[in-house]
Amino acid sequence: MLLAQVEGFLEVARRGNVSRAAEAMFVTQPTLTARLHSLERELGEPLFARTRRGMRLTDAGRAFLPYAERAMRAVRDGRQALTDARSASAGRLVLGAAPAVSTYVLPALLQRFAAAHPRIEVAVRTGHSEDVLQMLLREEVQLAMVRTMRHPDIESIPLYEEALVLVVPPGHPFATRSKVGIADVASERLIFFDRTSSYYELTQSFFLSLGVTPREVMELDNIESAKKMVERRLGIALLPRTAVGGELAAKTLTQVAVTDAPAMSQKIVVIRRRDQGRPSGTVAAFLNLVRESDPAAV
Amino acid sequence: MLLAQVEGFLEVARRGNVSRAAEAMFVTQPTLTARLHSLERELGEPLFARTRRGMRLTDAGRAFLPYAERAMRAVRDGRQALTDARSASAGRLVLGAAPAVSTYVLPALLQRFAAAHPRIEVAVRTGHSEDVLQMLLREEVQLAMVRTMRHPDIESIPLYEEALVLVVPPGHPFATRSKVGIADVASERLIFFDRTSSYYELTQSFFLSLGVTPREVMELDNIESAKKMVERRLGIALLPRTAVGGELAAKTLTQVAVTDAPAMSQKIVVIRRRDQGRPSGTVAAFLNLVRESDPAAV
DNA sequence: CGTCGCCATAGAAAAGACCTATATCTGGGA
DNA sequence: TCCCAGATATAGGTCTTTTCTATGGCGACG
Repeated sequence: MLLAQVEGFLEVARRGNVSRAAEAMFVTQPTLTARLHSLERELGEPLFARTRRGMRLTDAGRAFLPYAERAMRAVRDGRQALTDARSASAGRLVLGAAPAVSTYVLPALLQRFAAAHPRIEVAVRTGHSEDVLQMLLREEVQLAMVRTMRHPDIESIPLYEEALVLVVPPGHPFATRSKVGIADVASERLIFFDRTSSYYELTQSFFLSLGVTPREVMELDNIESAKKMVERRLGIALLPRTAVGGELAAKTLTQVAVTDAPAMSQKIVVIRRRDQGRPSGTVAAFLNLVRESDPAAV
Repeated sequence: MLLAQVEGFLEVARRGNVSRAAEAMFVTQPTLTARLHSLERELGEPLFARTRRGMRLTDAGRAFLPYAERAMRAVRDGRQALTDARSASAGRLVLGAAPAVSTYVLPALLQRFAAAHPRIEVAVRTGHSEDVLQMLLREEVQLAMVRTMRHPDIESIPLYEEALVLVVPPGHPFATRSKVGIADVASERLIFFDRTSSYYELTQSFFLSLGVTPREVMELDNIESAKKMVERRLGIALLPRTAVGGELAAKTLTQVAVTDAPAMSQKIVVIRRRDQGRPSGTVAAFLNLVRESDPAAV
């Protein structure tokens, strides 16, 4: 069955006249007649009663009419959806993100994205980097923003480098010292967050590599709580730079440079299934936005 | 665009494998590959990402998928609707009927019809025969049951002959008389119904043709009220035989034969647009039922 | 390192869609 | 009565498209 046949059926049904309908469809009258005949043959039933005055729908034709319209509409809408997707003017984008990215980096990014593409619907799913990777592999998300990961089926695009910085409450002895050594840090009460997160491993291995055992620690399962603990002078913490921008500006937290320690940081990337071909539509639009931004500059 | 292409797209999307999908669709793999290519060319976008393992949907493909499904479903449902209509197992039937038919004859007919075709939806529109004819010509109804009418664009199928009978209340002097003459009738109080109806004209012309002027008359606009008037001994009436079956059986009215009058009756027919081809589906089913019944035997 | 399982491509044969021109039917005017 | 206007149906030829068989190319898996 050709869509052209269904379309011809609708046009003739509307006009009651093959010749006019043919003209409107830019084909000759015998062509359209043939389309109708072959459609009727395929459906096994006359759809039109031929009269001197033209074509009238039979009961069968009337019964088929709404379905024909529905089918044409579906195809037309499908084409439109593709056009929208191509121009990234509409559609749906499902992102995965690690918690620190989703909370501190994505909001500004999505604000810009939504302004540029108001008809794109965005969904975000959050989880630890490993979990988000699984979502990507199961195609539950189209893109994911996580720390650098290796997997044969994915490709990565660098997003930004996230540094861990030492933050202390204002008035803390460290706050006025020009330089703080790693040994000084280890002797303070330290606040960690989320033992299951990669940040936890990163900071732990950092201390271990220096042969330093951190003093009493407190562990929270999210960054926001960890910041509050530092503000309440319960300890000091190594936190992602992007997560404390607001507090540093408001001076409710103070950043302290650790002089004798290597820079601690991890690379945040956007990952994508390698087998999806070239990015298109909403995905390409988001990647473009990401490339022309500095997401850490929030 | 061919429906076969859309169907192929769906099948491949489901199975992720051209060869299997081709097998399932009883075509060769190159054929199906060609269908996909030509669909992608027409839509201007790759719908699949080709991998070593098979075919995966691209974002564009995913965007198009629901529309493709909708289109196929519409066509499938349309075919089913035609099959249903052909076997008259489902569908819709819109009938027009004159008031006397709709009230006294149709119920029993439709009861049988509904029992035989439970999935057919029936609608009835009522009006005087002339109005119902107009509905038929405007295609607001598919069939109409009215008194015999002539019109070049319709054809008639005899339904039954409806006699007008004289009814009197029980205990009325006529009730016990073996024979009543027309002159006797004219001297009674007569109750007519609905001046705009054909029954009214029929009874009037009947008396006029006999040179008899009926005595005081009372006129109601519906048969049901007329029957009640007779029951309350306000007069006697000539009413359609089919309309008084219940009252005669319940003996709340008595039929009296008029010996010296010609039979008064009109033919009730089913009319149908002549240009609709052979009756099919629900219409044919109803006509069959009508033909094998005696609608007046209610 | 061959073999298997994918999809893509080539080329020929078949199908069929489209066009032009013509046929058929019917109703309405001259 | 004849003929024309206006409707759909049909015929025949051209050309496009679809479909098949056979083969190529590329990874993955033993």
